[in-house]
Amino acid sequence: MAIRVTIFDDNKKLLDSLDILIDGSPGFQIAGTFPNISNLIADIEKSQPDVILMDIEMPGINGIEGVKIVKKHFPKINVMMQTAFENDEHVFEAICAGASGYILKSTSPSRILECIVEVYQGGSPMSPTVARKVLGFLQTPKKESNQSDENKDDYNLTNREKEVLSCLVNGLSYKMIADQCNITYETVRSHMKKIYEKLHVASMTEAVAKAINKKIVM
Amino acid sequence: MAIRVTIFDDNKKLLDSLDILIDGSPGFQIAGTFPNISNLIADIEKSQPDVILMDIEMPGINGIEGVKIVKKHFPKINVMMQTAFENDEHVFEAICAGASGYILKSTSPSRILECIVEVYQGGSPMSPTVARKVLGFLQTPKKESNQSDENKDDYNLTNREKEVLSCLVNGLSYKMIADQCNITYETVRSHMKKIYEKLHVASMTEAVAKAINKKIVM
DNA sequence: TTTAATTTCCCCGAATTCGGGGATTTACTA
DNA sequence: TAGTAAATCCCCGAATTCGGGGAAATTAAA
Repeated sequence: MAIRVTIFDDNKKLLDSLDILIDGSPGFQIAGTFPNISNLIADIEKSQPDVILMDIEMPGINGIEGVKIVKKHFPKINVMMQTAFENDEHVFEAICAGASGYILKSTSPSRILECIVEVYQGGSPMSPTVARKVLGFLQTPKKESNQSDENKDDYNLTNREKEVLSCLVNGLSYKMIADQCNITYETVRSHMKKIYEKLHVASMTEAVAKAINKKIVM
Repeated sequence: MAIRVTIFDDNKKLLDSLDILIDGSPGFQIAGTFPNISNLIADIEKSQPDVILMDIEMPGINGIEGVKIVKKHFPKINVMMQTAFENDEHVFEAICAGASGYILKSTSPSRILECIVEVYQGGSPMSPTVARKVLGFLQTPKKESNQSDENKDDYNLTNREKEVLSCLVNGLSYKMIADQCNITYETVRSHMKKIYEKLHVASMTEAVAKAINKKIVM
């Protein structure tokens, strides 16, 4: 008896390749594929899946809402989330919403099939990074005294680097930062390179997002 | 540079086979093996491990206490728990104590090596069954928050625009966003222009900062 | 005192973003 | 049915950022 899988994903390319992968593997069967969850309940009733693969980032109603609806109407069906990013809140929300697994889109085809089986059997496959975040949610309410340790983890940015990063978060360009800090454009670039290195990022947007989310600057 | 692994396990047979497995695999190195944790701190200082494998069921001081001590004195070292049974309380306690991974003793040798790497890289490998239990801990405290009302101020962004903005916050370039959303580079640009107009900004960094601070995207 | 880290400045070429146009299709609505 | 909003795609030129180099002065630490 094959495991019936229904997929919700707005990325047509990915949807197609998953379709081929799953439907072409013995023991698996595609019950349905849908580019959005506008008709979620009807789609599920029609396709009768054992396992649902759901993209998190979807236009219109997103995957998080999707899981909530699924678990409300079909509590028995296990839903595995697929995402392009390991966004903290997404992970947390998806799990609270009732997701049973959480894998990245970059997961290898063979691993995806494994994960489907695991979910079907009542397990919860997660990428190790996601798993670490999940553990983090459980571990955080424990500690309060080691705030100094966390705040100390400001990625070892120097004062000047933090200043530059702060300017960046406020929307300034390199040229404007140079003006603001009374240094040359090239010096700003030097600092930026160091900041990228220390934050493990490669663009202004990533740096800004990390600076805000990790509360490196305020 | 090999990953240095130190093992604490009272089962001598298992300890030996793990020793042979790990020390005999390229990229791994046994830093030390100990049948109990009576001299935990000294043992760790002596062996200087990157990763610790710790059995939960040990005579005397058990593995849970062991993790607590390790994380208190060596917060940087990641500890992976090994257990014969998937006992609910053990899982929960170990995680709260600060364990970074939780695998069964029945795990295959190749998978054990994988898990060690994952833990070393900051991930949290767990058996699917353990993972499901962990999710259970998070799913039970269902909280009804009224955050949705505040987030209504989404600057009249369309779904597509929010999607693009979300990608931006995750550090994607125009090209990557185009790929992700299955649209062309030029369409991304069109959306970006609209986003800038609606958010009253003029650069990626400003858009990202506003998106995060105003909670336009999750 | 020698090393290491910080802060400063410069160049080049490639890649990316920005501003300001224009255009088409679809879908909803007045 | 005409009009509007959304989503899609295209071009040009200017401005900006990125990666990978190098280098010098100051300061802190070993």
